[in-house]
This record gives sequence, C-alpha cells and structure tokens, in this order.
Amino acid sequence: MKYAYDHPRPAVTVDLVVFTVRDGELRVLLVRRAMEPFQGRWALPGGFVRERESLEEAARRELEEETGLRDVYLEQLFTFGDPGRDPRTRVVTVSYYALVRSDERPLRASTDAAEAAWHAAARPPKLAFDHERILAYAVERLRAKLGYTTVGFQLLPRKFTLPELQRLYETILGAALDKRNFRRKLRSLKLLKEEPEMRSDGAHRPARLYSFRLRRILTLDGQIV
Amino acid sequence: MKYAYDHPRPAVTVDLVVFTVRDGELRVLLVRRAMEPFQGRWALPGGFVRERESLEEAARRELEEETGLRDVYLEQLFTFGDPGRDPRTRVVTVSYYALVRSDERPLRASTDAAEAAWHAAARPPKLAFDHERILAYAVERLRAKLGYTTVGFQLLPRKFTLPELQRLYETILGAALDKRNFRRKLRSLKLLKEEPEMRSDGAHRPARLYSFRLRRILTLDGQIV
DNA sequence: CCAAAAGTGTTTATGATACACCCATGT
DNA sequence: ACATGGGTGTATCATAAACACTTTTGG
Repeated sequence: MKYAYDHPRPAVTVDLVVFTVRDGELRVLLVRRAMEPFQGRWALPGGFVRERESLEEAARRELEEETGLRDVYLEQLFTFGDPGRDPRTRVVTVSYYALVRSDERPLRASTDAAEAAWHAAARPPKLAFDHERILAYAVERLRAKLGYTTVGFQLLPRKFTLPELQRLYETILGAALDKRNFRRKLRSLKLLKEEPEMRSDGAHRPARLYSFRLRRILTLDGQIV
Repeated sequence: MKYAYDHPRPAVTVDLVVFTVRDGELRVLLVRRAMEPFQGRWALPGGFVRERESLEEAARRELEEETGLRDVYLEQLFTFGDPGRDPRTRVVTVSYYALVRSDERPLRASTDAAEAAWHAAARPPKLAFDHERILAYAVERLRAKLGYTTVGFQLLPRKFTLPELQRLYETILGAALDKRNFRRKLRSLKLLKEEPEMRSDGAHRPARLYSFRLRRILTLDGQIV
C-alpha cells in the first residue's frame, strides 16, 4: 500500500433522499440545479463533505441548509462511486435517507438551492446524475425497513391516529392492509400510548390520538433497541 | 453548490472484511501493515480506489491481489469517513464484506501485504485505524443476513453435508440449533439438491452430501431472487 | 459390541390471515 | 336520517419450537 497522497482523490459528496408523506403519498425533496452539469434538472439535495466534519455531520448540515430541519431520522444508504457518474470529475457520493414529519414545515428558503419542492417519490421527474437510481434504492430500502422496524413513526406528527398510521403504511408499501389485523398487531407490540384527545375530521366518528412510546429506538443501522 | 474542484478531496479507499469458516470458527483475513501509520499492526486488507474503476471493482481487485480469489460473494457494508480515522490525511473508506469458501485455498503470496493470516473474528488482535469497528459491524450484519438470506451457503464448498451447514450457522450465530427443525426448514425451502455421494468422516454413520440449487441468488443488496 | 455422529415425526404454541357488522359524528 | 370513516372479535391456517429414539459406520 502506498501513501495516501500518491493517489488520485475523488471528490466526496453526500446526497440526501428526504422523504415525507403528504396527502397519502410518499414524497421526496428535490432541488433544481442552478448550474452545469444538468443545469435546470431536478436533483437530490447534497453537497461536498468538508475537511473537518464526519459524513453524517455533512449530511445533517446539508439537510438543515436545504430544509431548516434538525434532529430528523437519518440513515446511511449506500455509496455510489462509478467513474463517469459526474461528467466533471470523479465523485464518490455517500447517500443518506431522511424521514421528516409532515407537520414540521420544511422547505424554508435555502442557501444555495435555487428552488426546492416535494415530488411524488413513485414518479419523479428526470433527475441529474444517477439520482434516479439512488432514489429507487432508497424507496426499496424504506419499504423493507418498514417491515421490521418502526421507522414509519418518524414520518408522522407526535400525535397521530391509527387510520393515519395505517394509511402511511399503505402508501409506502403500495398495498392495502386489513384494519383489524393492523390494529391488533400494533396493540401486541405495545409501542403506542393512548392520548386523551380525539381528532374530529369531517362528518364521521372522531379518531383517538396516539403517540409513540420509545425514546431512542434505532441504532446506527436501524435496529430497534 | 460550488464546482467540484473547489473542495478538499479526501482519499478514498476500500476495506475488505473477508470471512471464512474453518474448524467451526468464523475467521477474518487480516494483513500486517508494512509501514506507518500503525506499522506492524494487523489491519483489514484494502487500498485506494483507482481513477477509472468503480468501488466494487476496486474491492474485487484488492481481494484478488490479497488472496487470489475471484467470483466471491461481495457486498458493500458501510462507508466510514470520520475525520481523524487516518492520522495522515482525510480518508473515506467504503467497506465491503466477502465470504469465501473454506475449500478455496486463499492466501497465496500477495503483492504488497507483507503477511496475511486468518484470525478468529470473535477475538481479533488490536487492529489499525478504526478497523475493529468495521469488523464488528460486519459480523453483526453477517449474522442478521443469515436469518433472511442464503449468504451462508457462500461459505461452504460446493458439496457439503447438513451437519456441516448446521455447524456453520451455529458458529456464526453463536447459538445451538435443533437438528430436526433445522433440517425440516431447509427441506421446506427446496434449496438443496441431494448428491449421490456420502461423506465418511470417522467412526460413525456417513453423511449425505448436498449442493445448493440456485445460480444467481442475490441482488445488489442481498435479497434472494 | 461400543462409541460417535447421522438421521427421522409428532405435538404444541405462536403469529398471520380472512372476514362483517356496529358506532359516533356532521350535514 | 343518511353518509362517512372509526372501531371491534373469532375462526382458520401456516410457521416455529420443543422433544427422544433408531441407524450406520469404524475400531
């Protein structure tokens, strides 16, 4: 092995797949690129990793710059580094996905993204670089994770109703779930705390509000603890 | 977002956690470092990513250089990039884990690793850099993966007996499994092909040999197909 | 004939699935 | 009073877990 400074050095970036659920649809945050390459195309938010910050710090910093959000669920996804994925130079990107609650009003004016907007994750516009692949992989991983972890709760407000939670799962999984079985399953997991309030929402019976019980729930790679 | 060449560029390496199972023990391939930093310490094999190769190509190239092995099971694990993990300069390492069959005689003379040897994965010597963390994470992931994929088969020779397979699982999981349940489970999965031969191995009844049925079994991230 | 590991079935418990009606509210 | 979505229980099936004896070989 030679010394580190003998070797070509790729640029290293983090890219973020920021998910939320709104109007019964899984959405992803995209920014319109202000410059070449792919000027005018939508892309995943992201940016270069700075000298003295860790990869996760870089991801959190970028996320806050683009959305104003802190303390969101964030998990490393995959590292993409094929030569040629950026036409300018070799760029290795460490991708992360983030889950933000739909009541947290993201999308404040961001520092350098000209325009940022939520798009349906299932049918994104044409994206810059290999970002469609990254997005597709993130969706796949989120679905898988939903099955054996509680990441889903990260997408809802602190208090939520069971029908909301069920719709969230159905949205992400793209499949209908049986109401009774879904509720029994949740009851058996003992993860929910019943709140005293109800939520009235139209011409029908109000729904009970619940909150999620656990404090710290996920390790580095998403296992429940 | 600024242009790529405006930014500090970390060195990018791949590090390999190469597992095998020998004598009922999970083992990992380590190389002794020939130079500073951490000269003389054991470390995971790895090296710098070249200009025109993908990350996975780099990992396979390094693996072949260190062990002479090709066509092994290889999966991206995690990317570690804390500043200070290499005292020389910022190094971002994309870690992979590989599974090699115990009958494939790895460890031919390697190009630049002074010394390479198999060590018990459960109690490795003091390692260079943050390699103990990478190793621990790889072991954890391998265990988890064993539960819902067939990666385990990658560690055995083409023909193997059911007791061998069971011992493999018990070794990696660190727990005893019920013989009858284990065999029934495998039968129900229909993954094994009965071979005509038996293997005699001491003063007891010989065991039937089996081989694994599927050809390509795993996608990018380890799902069975 | 003995030691040693291979091989084999049944019962019980647990979790997953399928399925239909009553309840509380707003208009 | 009716339309709308919230809420509840039981029976069936599939999968997991627990458990003990017989078989084949080498020495």
